[in-house]
Amino acid sequence: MVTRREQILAAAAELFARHGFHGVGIDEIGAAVGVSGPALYRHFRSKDAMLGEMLTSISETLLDGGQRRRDAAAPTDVLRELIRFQVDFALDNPSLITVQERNLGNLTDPDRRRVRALQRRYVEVWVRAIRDAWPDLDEPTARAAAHAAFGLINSTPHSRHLGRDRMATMLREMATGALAGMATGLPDSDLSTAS
Amino acid sequence: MVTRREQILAAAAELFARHGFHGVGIDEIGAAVGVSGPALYRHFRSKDAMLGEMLTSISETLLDGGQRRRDAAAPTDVLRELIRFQVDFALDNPSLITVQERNLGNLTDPDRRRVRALQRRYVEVWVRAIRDAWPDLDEPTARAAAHAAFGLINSTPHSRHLGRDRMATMLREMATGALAGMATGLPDSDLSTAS
DNA sequence: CCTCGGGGTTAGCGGTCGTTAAGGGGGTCG
DNA sequence: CGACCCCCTTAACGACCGCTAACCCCGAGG
Repeated sequence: MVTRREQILAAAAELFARHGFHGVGIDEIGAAVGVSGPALYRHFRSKDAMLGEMLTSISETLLDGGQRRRDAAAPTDVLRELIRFQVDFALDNPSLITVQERNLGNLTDPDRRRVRALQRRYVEVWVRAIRDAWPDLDEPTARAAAHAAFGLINSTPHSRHLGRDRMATMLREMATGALAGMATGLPDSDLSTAS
Repeated sequence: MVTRREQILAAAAELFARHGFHGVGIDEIGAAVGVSGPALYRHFRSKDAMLGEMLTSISETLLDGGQRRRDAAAPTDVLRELIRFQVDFALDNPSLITVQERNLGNLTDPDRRRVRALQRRYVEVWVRAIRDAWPDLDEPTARAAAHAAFGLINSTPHSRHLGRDRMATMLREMATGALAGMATGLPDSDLSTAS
């Protein structure tokens, strides 16, 4: 069963993704779920609270999924599984990904702190996995690499076109290649060693 | 010499990047350059026109730089040069990159058409270079790969920390690795062939 | 010296937005 | 049958925002 709250959050996510938080009015969100305007205040304390709950739940989902997969995978498979997880999430929830990337700055201060903390912990899961795969990599580089990998994988809302499976495969290959390229310090490498 | 217009655009870009187009008021932009509020209308027709000119000039800069480098490089070096160009631009203009990624949807319809057209041509430069490097790659895949590479490289505003040169090197390695990983179809590869 | 135009000021208008107020309709349970 | 509660409605308020109006300062050119 899908509660009214979830229905509203899904509609709001799509609108926020397309027009930005301040570019969407309460009335438009209401209209998107078939009610109009102030009815939303029966379900949320404020518009800020909608964004807060949206971003918090995304961050919790990512952190939880990341930890779960890390714990379930063989040590050599952790990074592979994290990549697969992030790719699947991004492809299945493009508007959530977009909102999380663009609208962190529109959160209330306490909400932003909460979300930031969750994000940091999720990034830490990645950093650990990266450094386990390449032990002589320093931590700041690993963190920057994790952010770059997110940028790659989360670029998916700006593409479409390719079809979910081909896209997933391609993103996994590119993320894998990106991390390998960084870790092995591609001299300036094989852009012409074609197949 | 830096004109008033450019000064205003730079300040506006930083504010738009941080708070989103609708999250920034005319008065704040004015305050950021030391004048207050409606003074900006001596230099721009409207707030929309600021964003329009900002995004148009970014797109023109990228397209022009991309074409220039393509024409100047040896065929086998084109992709390498494009990567280097995009990395440098992203690292040197983080707020412009952020605005271009987040605020395309806030443009006027004619402005958006203009910007979209320029962006499409820039992407085409990349697509051509990618397919020259791996001739048996189909065009949609190459285009999706280009977008993913942009996502990777443009993630730089969300990182910082690492220092411009290390960051540039790392992003080039990752972008190179990502494209190579896609083109050669990494089976599910060497995440453990450490250095 | 006077003019004049570029670039600035403050005041205010019209519209929009988030939010609250006030009220109503329809299931469910005692 | 009646009380209640959940969910919705429309009306309205206060704040804010983009933009215009009206006015001013000042440096350069005849």
